[in-house]
Order: sequence, then C-alpha cells, then structure tokens
Amino acid sequence: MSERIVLIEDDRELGAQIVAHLSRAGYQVELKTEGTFPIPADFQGVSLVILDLMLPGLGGMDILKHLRTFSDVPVMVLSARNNTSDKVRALKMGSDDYMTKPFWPEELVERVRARLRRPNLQKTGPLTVAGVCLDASRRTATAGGAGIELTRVEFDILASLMRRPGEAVTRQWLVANVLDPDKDSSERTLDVHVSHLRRKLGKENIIETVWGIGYRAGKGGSR
Amino acid sequence: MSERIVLIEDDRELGAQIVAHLSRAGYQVELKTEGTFPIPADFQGVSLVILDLMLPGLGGMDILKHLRTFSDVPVMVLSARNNTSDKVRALKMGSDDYMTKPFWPEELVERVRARLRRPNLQKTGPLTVAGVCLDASRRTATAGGAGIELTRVEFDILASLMRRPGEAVTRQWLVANVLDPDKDSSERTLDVHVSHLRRKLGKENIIETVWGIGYRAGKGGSR
DNA sequence: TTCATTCTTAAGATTATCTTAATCCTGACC
DNA sequence: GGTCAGGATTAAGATAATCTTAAGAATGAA
Repeated sequence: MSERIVLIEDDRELGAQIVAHLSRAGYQVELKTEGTFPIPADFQGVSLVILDLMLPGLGGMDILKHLRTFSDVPVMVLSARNNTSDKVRALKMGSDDYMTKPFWPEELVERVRARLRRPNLQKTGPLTVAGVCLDASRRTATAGGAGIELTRVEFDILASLMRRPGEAVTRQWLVANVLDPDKDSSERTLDVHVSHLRRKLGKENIIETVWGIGYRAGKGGSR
Repeated sequence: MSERIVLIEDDRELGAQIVAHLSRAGYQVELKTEGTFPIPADFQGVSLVILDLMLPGLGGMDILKHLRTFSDVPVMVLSARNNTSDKVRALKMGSDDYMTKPFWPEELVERVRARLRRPNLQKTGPLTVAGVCLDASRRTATAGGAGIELTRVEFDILASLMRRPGEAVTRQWLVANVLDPDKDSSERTLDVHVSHLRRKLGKENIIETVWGIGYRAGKGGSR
C-alpha cells in the first residue's frame, strides 16, 4: 500500500510525465486535468496534493482556497510565474511549497519525498474528542449533542487542538498560526478566546491548560 | 516568547538581513556564522534550522548530515547552486526545503511560516526508562503505569536525563539548559526540583545522584 | 454609512510554579 | 567515629503564567 497523491494539472503531457516519475518512486497518483471545485470525498485518505496554478477553468488559487476550507492536506503548488508576490500569495493561502516551471521531475520527486517523510495528520472527516464534534467543511460544532456557535478564531483554535488529541499545543504556535499572522497578537488574546471557548463548551469542556506550554484537547494524563 | 529558529549563515550581511525579516515576523532567531559541528544542546527547543550550504569551514552538507544523527528538526537549505543534482542531494540528506540564492526575504519568511504552521512533530516516540515513561509531545508522564503530574521544569529535567539513559548529566548543564536561562539560578534550585521529582516518582524513582557530577536516569553501574 | 459581530487589548484577580533560605542528611576521607 | 563538602528536604515568599471581565478597535454585511 502506498501513499496517495492527487495531481491537478491541465497540461496532459506534463501531467503524464509527473505521474510516471511519481509512480516509479512508489506513489499512487490520481491525475485530474479539470479545474473543478474540490469536494471532500475526493481527498479522503490523500497524503499530498500537487496543484498547477495555471488552469484554464477555475483558477488554481480558487481551488486552493476552497480546498483549505475543509482539508489540511499538504499542497505543493506548481506555476510558471516566478515572481515573489505570486509565491508569497500562494504560501499565505495555505500551500506548503511552490515550484517554478520548468523544473526537473527528479527535484519534484525529492520534494514530495521530503514532504511525505514527515508524518502529517490531516483529517478530512469530522473531528471528535469526548463529547465535542467539529465538522471542518461546514464549520459547525456540537458539544454533548447540542450545536454551539463558534467564531472563526474559536473554531480554528479548537480544531487545532482536536486534530492532535491529547497533545500539548504551544501558545506560540496558536498565536502564530490561528490568530492573524501579520499582526502579532499577544498571548493574552489567545487566553481570551480560550476562555470564551470554555464557556461555550460548558460541561463538555475538553480544553486543558498545560502550564508553561499551552493547551491540550482531551485527556493527556490518563494514558 | 516565540518560536526559535537557528540560522547558520556565514555571509554576515545576508545573515543580518534575514534575521531582521524573521524577527519582524515574530520569530526568535539565533545567527551562527561559523560552520562548526552541531551539538545537541544547541538545538533543544529549536523549531527550524536555516542552513546556508556554502560555508568556508565545515561544509553545509556535513553540518546537515551530522545534525540528522541526533535531531529531526526541520531544515531549510539556502544555496547559490541551482542545479537539480545539488537540490536532490540536499533533500535526500534530510533537508526539508531548498531555496536558491538570490531570493527575496519575503519568500523566505512565507516559507518559514508555511513550514512552522504545521505542527512540528519531532518523531520522538515516548521515552521509557524502567517503569517511567514520558511522552514529549503530550507532555505527560507515567510512573509504574499511573499518570503523574509534572511541572514544566520537572518534566524537562526528567526528559533531559531520560534522553541519555545511564549517562551522568552535570548539574551545571541542567541549570543552564533547563532552568530559566535569563536568571542564573543556583544549583540549590535544581536540588529542589529533583527532590520534588523523586517524590512524585515514588517507588519508581529512577534518578540517581552522581556524586560531585550531577544526576543520571537509570542504572549506571549495571550497563 | 450604520449596525452587529468579532477580535484584540488592558487591567486586576487568581493560581501554579519557581526560587531562596535555612536546616538536616549523606558519603568520602581521615 | 569525626569532619566536611556536597546534596536533600522543607516551608514560605517571590515570580510568572493564566483567567476573567469589560471596553475599545476592527471587520463585514446591509
């Protein structure tokens, strides 16, 4: 069983070439040549997405943006555009790498390997920890069966914790990655959001403080 | 407190420039201008290493190779060499990214952000010595199967000892690396933490005193 | 624009943790 | 066994991290 990669590439020749190289390296590749809206089902169990930005129909950036609403799968962007602002935009939008065309397939394969040798824990389905359940694609949450309303930041904090149940997530990481990264917000701000979250979760509160480190969703001590 | 990045760059001007950009983005950067052998202590708690390959003394590749013998910290390589075989070699050797000089600092900053927004799971499995088990990512500890609550310093002391089972770790090292580095605390303080640790470990106590040196986790004599 | 929502900051209260100081204990050496 | 330096323990004050509340700033929709 090998890792699954989705390649979104309209240039059939280049696409076939990339597929060939990645297959030879032992990966299972699905080639999509149409720029259509991504749907969650297509990305279940996928370890990596390689996305060409220059698509005729739906732009690559739109695909990336939409994909990120429901999935954290690593995305490598391919593009002929080699200027910094394009790269910065794609990376800001949530891509993990940006390769400029033309490139040698050997480099692509190595970058894929480098990416996949690190464990990635993207989850596409609903996240559940104890009595709390999050649906990333709908951005809805329930606690003890009852729906609760979360703001963007609250949702993202809780999702970040629940993606790695039991693990301690540092305050710095949450501040840098959940709050607006361009303004450096204080850790007090994070406290406030967590405080609100806990109140909304009520008796289903699953957020533990890890003193001196950060927070954790779900029991860490008992295992 | 922010995430720590180590930048290994011999070109002082470029180094200073990168430091400035990363600092502005909220990271805590340590610049090393010498190509010396990396030692584990310098990379404790470091989230990312940025390594320039073209160093006069020890080559960047050697540093990378040696670093990988004891650490899984993400490494971004910078290099003036733009050919595929160099890139492939660096990626194969365990680097996570490869940026070709010259580049715009904005792109570097975004790549750093993209890298660090993914949780940095150092692949450290749980540490086990005798009946004591530590999980670094969860920050949890068990002794004889039962969970125990450790404070930050207690956890870090115990982890430092258990990372080198049977080896004596000096008191000075522990004071300098585990206790708050901004204040130089006395060795008496360390005693107190060790005392607390021992009490919490109870009959599973694995901390031995090495008279005149420091401490050791697990049997020294029998191994 | 205006309003409603969300995000952020400030300040004080609260608590866990760290450190110090004082005292007692232990092992090495004579 | 006595001595002494290094180590252990305890309790208590100092410090630092976190929580909460409330209010101001930003954002976005109508």
